[in-house]
Amino acid sequence: MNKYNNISSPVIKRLPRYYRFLGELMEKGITKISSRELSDKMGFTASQIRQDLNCFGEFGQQGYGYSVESLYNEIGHILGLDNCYNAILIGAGNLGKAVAMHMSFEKRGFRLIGIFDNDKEKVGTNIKGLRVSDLDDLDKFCFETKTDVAILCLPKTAAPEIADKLYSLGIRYYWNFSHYDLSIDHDDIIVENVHLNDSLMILCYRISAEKEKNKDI
Amino acid sequence: MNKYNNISSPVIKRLPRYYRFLGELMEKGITKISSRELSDKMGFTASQIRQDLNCFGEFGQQGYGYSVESLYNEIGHILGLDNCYNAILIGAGNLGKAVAMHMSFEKRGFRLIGIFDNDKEKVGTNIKGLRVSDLDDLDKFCFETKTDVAILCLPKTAAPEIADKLYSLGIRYYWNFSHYDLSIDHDDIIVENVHLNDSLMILCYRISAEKEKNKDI
DNA sequence: TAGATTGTTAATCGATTAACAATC
DNA sequence: TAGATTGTTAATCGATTAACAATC
Repeated sequence: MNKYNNISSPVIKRLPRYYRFLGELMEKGITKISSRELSDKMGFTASQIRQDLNCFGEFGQQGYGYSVESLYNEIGHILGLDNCYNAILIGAGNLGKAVAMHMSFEKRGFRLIGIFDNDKEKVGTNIKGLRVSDLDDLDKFCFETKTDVAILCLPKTAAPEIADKLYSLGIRYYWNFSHYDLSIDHDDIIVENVHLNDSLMILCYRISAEKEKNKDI
Repeated sequence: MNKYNNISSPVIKRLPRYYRFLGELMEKGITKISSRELSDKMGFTASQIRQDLNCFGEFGQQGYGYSVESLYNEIGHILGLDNCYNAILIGAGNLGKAVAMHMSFEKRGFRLIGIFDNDKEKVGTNIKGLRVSDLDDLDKFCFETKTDVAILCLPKTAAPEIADKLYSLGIRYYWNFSHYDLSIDHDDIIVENVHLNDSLMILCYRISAEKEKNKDI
């Protein structure tokens, strides 16, 4: 896997998209595809697709194209989806609940093994077969069970304190839905942010910019 | 606002981050900041910050820096947050509910004016003061009320049909949480995607890649 | 005025696209 | 074999960084 080193961020961000499209092609029963055909469907250039894939190896066959199924599996393997990282969810509010219910963690290399909240009313309830635990029991849980990833679905105000606690418990990987910037405090962690507010603001910008453009015409 | 034309995508994506950080500085009572100080806090280079801001105008004062509050307001205005675009939510499942409850639409240039679901059990329930309507009443609603944006929180399978309907009703702006690629069918729409699955896979990749790297040492 | 910091131009870096030889 | 399409190198394009004159 040495070859996966130093892959640029734009390439990495395109990988899930390839994976998604190849999955759809498989569902449609398509077994073979050329970079040109993929290009038409996905909106990347054929050149870029070939460049991207060649970061990881030679998956195609000259004069033929790519086997959809084997490329799908290769990309899944590159993404590490055949792993099973233990994840805990912090915050069982609307968002946390939605994330727990909505995501197929197993298909994405994870397993949800615990849900925590500090709201005593939520403690004891069940979400997707998991009992919501009291946040006070987090230390005990992490000592007993190896936890790789923390999913943060909590308010910004609560984030710094809990982030510190999680770090002290040895957790280094985060899926962060809170608006707190985790990487401020520690630089040896890996954080994937889902900033819904940012996304909504970008939509607002695009709408506003387009409306202004039309005004000019 | 002509000057806001043709701003590159990387710049646009950084704008919400500036906005967020400036908001925090304001809360801390900081009134003045230099590009250098912002650079230290945000992890962008000072040069990039100055370049970014100069896409939109001259907000600083040479020898002094930037006024936090006026820069915050300027960026809010650039983003169009002082607008009030009418938005409807399609899909009142866990995710839709979380989005409705969790987001401060008003602060982000939007107003949530309707929630729709095809599940008769959900119809009539209340989310954030809004009654969940039957999806069959969508046409009527859109004829009566100007709707700018549709927020899609529905399963991939239902997406194509509903996307078609929304398009035929004249809706051109979408905040898309579904795994369906809206821009396939129409190229005159603006879509901001939130692909939670993609985000989770990217996290999986980063964890896997780092674990491999450590193995080598 | 002197020091600081912007706005802006020029240089560098990296990512995307084009081209083509290798080869199935 | 001839046609097609990859893998890969070279050219282009765009974004980031560095430098510095303008100026508060």
